Amino acid sequence: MLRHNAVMLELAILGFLHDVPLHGYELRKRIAALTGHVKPVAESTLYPAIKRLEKAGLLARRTQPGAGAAPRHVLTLTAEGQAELRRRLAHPADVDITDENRWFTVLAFLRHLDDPSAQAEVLERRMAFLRQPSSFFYEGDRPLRAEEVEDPFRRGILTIARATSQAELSWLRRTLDTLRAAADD
Amino acid sequence: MLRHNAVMLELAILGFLHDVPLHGYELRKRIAALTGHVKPVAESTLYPAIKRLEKAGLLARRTQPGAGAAPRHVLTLTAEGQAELRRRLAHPADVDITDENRWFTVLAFLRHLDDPSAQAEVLERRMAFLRQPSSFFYEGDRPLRAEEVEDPFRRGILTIARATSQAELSWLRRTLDTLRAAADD
DNA sequence: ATGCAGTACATCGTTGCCGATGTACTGCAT
DNA sequence: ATGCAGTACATCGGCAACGATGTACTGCAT
Repeated sequence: MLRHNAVMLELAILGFLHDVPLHGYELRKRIAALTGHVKPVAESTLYPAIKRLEKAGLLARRTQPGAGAAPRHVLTLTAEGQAELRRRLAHPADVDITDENRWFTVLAFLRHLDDPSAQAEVLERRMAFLRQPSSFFYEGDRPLRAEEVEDPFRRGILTIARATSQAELSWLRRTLDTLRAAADD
Repeated sequence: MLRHNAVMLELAILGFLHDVPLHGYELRKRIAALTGHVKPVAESTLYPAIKRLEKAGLLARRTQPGAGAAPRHVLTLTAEGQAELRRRLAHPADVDITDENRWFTVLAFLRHLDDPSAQAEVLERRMAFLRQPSSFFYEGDRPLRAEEVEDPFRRGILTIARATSQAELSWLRRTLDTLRAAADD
């Protein structure tokens, strides 16, 4: 029964550690670079998250002298941690597909899922979501188009959302073509 | 010391009730239409939020017989509630500017801030955020451009983010022009 | 006749979020 | 000499998130 924000933070931790062992402070800087301009992560959220993952056996910790400070706890992904990362990347929750912030986090580490067809499957879920004609504003059950909304701010939402959607769909189509070509080898 | 998600949910409640009194269940459907396709709101989150706002004197409740169900609690914005809505719209927290989900919620109700120059001020904060050259990936301190990233998925993030940014900036410029013209009358 | 879906609200318990605060060390600026 | 910024981690407490569950009524399908 994991909370949703937690899932994404943990995914980022597992994803960064897949490449290279890092200590918490460095991890924090990388997460800040990745998503911090949109939504900063508090230290008091990160360190407990690390502990959770360690307790679950996904991370191992070894202590090193700090560079002019408290000793560092260098974190490494365990074999279970790598397996869990792949599981989470291959089967993200629906919110991770629909919420752009979470989706970007998934994308940032999707390369760790080394099977191209598994990667394609995830992209296809996003594509299916973007294709369904959901709006922000309705008249009864009918979704309103930007042109039908008088409020300029609400109109802006629809205009921006449509532009994003189109840009992303065209990227998805291009990338899926490449992935399918790679899977055919 | 209000939590961030709470802020946005409460803003949506205040915003919807500004137009017309609604009961909780109807409120829930409207919030689901507005943001539910991205991130659904649980009932057990909405009802306590309503209680918080009522306790703070921002909402008044009167009971009506339900349509084939439990009695409805029709909610109305108090004068304080209207003032609070305007305050929150005029001075959103930084996260409400930077996080697209929260930003869209602000936009959805920004018309309730009837002063065009106050509206323009909020849009300008978003513009300033979009203009600063922040990336998701860095080489040292230097933000990487899409072309410099080999990972196709990370490249996608940058491609999509750039397209969104450009679409939104052009909308912001157009809308700010209109608002400034309105403020000059 | 039974049950399922919709309407309408409520509470409980677990868990995560995060600001505040603390500890401890280095190095640079004033 | 004092302090501030950076490095590096930890804990505490209040509060919000939300799944699970309950209550209670209507109406339609099987």
